[in-house]
Amino acid sequence: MNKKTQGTQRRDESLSRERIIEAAIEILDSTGESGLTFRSLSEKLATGPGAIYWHIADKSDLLTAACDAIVARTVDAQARDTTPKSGIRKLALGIFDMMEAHPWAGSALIRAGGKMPIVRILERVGPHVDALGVPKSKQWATVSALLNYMLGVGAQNAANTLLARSGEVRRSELLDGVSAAWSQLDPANYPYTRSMASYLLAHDDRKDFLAGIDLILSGIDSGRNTN
Amino acid sequence: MNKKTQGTQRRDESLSRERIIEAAIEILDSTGESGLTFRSLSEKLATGPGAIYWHIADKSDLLTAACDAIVARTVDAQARDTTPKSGIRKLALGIFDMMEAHPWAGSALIRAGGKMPIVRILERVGPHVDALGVPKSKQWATVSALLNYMLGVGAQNAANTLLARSGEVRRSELLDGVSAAWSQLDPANYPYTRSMASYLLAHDDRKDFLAGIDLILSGIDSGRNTN
DNA sequence: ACCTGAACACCGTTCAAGT
DNA sequence: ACCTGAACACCGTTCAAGT
Repeated sequence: MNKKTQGTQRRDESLSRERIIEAAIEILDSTGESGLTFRSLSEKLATGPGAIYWHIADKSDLLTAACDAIVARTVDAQARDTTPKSGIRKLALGIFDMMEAHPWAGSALIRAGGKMPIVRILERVGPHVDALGVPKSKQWATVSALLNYMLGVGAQNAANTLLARSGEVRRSELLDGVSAAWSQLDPANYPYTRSMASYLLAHDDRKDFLAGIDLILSGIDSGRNTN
Repeated sequence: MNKKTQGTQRRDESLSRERIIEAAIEILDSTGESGLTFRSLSEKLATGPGAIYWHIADKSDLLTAACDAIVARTVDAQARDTTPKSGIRKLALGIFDMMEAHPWAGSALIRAGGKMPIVRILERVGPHVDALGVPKSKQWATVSALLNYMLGVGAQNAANTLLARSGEVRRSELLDGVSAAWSQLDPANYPYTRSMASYLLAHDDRKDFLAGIDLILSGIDSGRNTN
């Protein structure tokens, strides 16, 4: 009856930073980082590319904001009542799973500098490290180590899914390919990498990720005694 | 006298993969990752963009090859006669310094997947880890942890120099900016990050990087006993 | 076999003009 | 204040044509 509220192609909600970021996340999740352009985004939002610039500074701002939104969700889903060690382990696994589900978030997180998404993670890791008894003067180095490790894993995962996407191969097939390439390396020059080829096939990403966290955690432990 | 050998604009050496990669490194070092385009590269080589594609598959191939060249130099400069621990520390510092000198290499390394530059590093770290007494079944996870940590630091350094370049600020000023932003965060929601703002100003990148390596190394140590 | 350079199909970003 | 969409200044990559 009411023509005004029927709306054909015209969006009913007005544009907003939140709506833009939400749409960006949908595009990133479905088509990856290369699928997100100001044209694809403005098409999804039924507007022009220029309109987005009223709410978003530039593409880097958009990526950081999209990343921040999912980091916030991940971090808020964490239980607060745990021991420091299990708190760190659970947080790390949460970040890992987040990066697995949203591969673009890994590279976005690394490019975010000291902005909000990093702050959110820092704000969770820090108190756990403090509760572990690490002296204030060493906390920055310790927290950095945990953070850098998580980011390194995430960024490499992101790179791998990117490679897999472009080459029309799945993640597991990509690992198969790397393993095969390694096993064909010159034994004289690359004996170690060759020997790792079979381990690469059998390994469990998530488990190895946690093993790295545990390595750092027990490094923190032994540091406390000799301090 | 001899017009043929005087050569005006015309290059005398013919194009080759090596010459292209060498020129790419020069551009990357002087103008950063965004300065390297097939146009700028072909201009430096006094040829057309299409010519490069006869020797190089695509831009990702070019970046990986450029990265591999400087990783090879770094790794070859390492002394071989050291204890495992100091070997790992020296290698890690070598990689760190390399990434500081060539910020583009950090992101290139991360996007290289399991290709040559990674293999070179693996081939150095692996034997040290083996000599440390880590059982074969745990070596992949251990080597991965070290590698991921190094890549995480490098990629973040790369991102920071990129941010600094685009914003016309130097690296140190960027850190000042982050520190200032952190000290203005809401104390109720971000107390920990706020408290780290001052430490961020005083810290030493290289020292903290090494502290992280040492954390992992002593984690490996304590794992050996409870194994 | 190797090189040339115009052309194609895109990008992020800007900006006069509208409402 | 907010949106439109054409235009600008780029990209990576391809490919017919040359040598």
